[in-house]
Amino acid sequence: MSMTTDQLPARTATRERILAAAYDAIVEKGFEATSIEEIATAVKISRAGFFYHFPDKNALARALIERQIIEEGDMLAGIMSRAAQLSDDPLQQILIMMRLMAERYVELPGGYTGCILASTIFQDRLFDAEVRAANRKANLAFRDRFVAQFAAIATAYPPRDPIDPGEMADMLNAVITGAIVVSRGLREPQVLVRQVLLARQMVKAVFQHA
Amino acid sequence: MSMTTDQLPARTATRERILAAAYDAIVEKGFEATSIEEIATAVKISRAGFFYHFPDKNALARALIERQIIEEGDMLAGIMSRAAQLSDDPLQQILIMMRLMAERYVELPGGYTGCILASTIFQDRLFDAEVRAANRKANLAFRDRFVAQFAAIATAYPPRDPIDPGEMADMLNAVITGAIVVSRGLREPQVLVRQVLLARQMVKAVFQHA
DNA sequence: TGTACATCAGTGAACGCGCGTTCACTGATGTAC
DNA sequence: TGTACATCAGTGAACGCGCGTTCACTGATGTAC
Repeated sequence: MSMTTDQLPARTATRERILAAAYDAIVEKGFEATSIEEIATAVKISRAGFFYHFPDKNALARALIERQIIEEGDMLAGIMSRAAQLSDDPLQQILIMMRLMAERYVELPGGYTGCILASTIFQDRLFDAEVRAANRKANLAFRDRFVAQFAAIATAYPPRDPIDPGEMADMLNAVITGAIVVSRGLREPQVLVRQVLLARQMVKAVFQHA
Repeated sequence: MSMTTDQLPARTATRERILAAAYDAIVEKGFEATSIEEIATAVKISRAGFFYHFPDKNALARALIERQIIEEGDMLAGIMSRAAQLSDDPLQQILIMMRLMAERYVELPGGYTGCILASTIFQDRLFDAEVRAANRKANLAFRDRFVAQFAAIATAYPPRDPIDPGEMADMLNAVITGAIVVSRGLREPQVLVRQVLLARQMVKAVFQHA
């Protein structure tokens, strides 16, 4: 029993359409600069109709971030389990994962997923403590998974200079985020994909020296 | 003859104080979320007084970005010439520069310079074509300088796998930008410094294999 | 050295517009009996 | 099967507040003669 949009109850379907429209607009222009009027128009309801689905504008931001956290977690888990299928070696797994990520970004031309959203929203607003905490927690979960991975790699392939697995994990996070921003600034979408592949090459060089 | 603030003509001095106050507020909260009222209060003038110095709010953003571009260019040129003094070897020069950058970020605790500003402003607004162009040009100038550097390094130290100097240059840009965002998201300021040093280590590993 | 005028660096009050939010109301669908 | 009522998914108009911007005016400083 597949759940396509038009089979959902009207309430849920409209809510999803609001989230999708808001996402697109906010990624492009920022949270403050995106008006409810604009979102409502995109979804073909009235401004007041929006407030049937969300108590206020902050609730929209909250819903978007929470949704984002889940989607990215799922995506990552998918890539991780796929890599685990394809190889038992922890270094090979990371290299596979990074290639899979790069491929994902090729498929999204103009390509940025959602971390741009989080940064956009966080910059605009001094947010609810709970949302910040949720985001932080998601980031730390990301880090933990990769810390274990890099620790395993470092054991199997001791690097020439000692390397902190936590820093390596943050590097993955940072390189993707930074590449997204640079991509937009330079208006060169391909930068993101290439940076992921370059980071991959560097991981390889660090652990596969000799 | 040093130029401290109180020796400047009143007009220039106030303008500088406006820029400084605006910078701080915008870095923290974003451009839209920072009101003129707030900036004026920080500078102890009235809201109308602000408009004596800037024709409108966009002009403020323009001035901030232009100033930022110049400051970063100067900083970079300083670090580059210092590195050139300390070594003739292009790889050593990069390694020195990256260490100098890391040290700079240690000195700014909470540490982010200005690229956060550019990204903040660009996200909020679909800006004047001229400002965008100026920013893009500055970024490309940055890239060009480092492309030459990495090309020289690749000749002297051929990497195991071929490497595009342009991508290496973008990596420097991306790693710094990304580390800033991640630092803020995780609320761990030290991430920035560590990422610069980690990137340095990776550059080393890529070119000094074997 | 004193007077007249101009410019500088603002002030205080008002304007107007957009935007988030509210509220009374409504047609369509679901449910009870 | 028809009627009565409730809930759902909204609408349209209005409110109010903040914020960018304008405008007439002002005291202090600079300049001409």
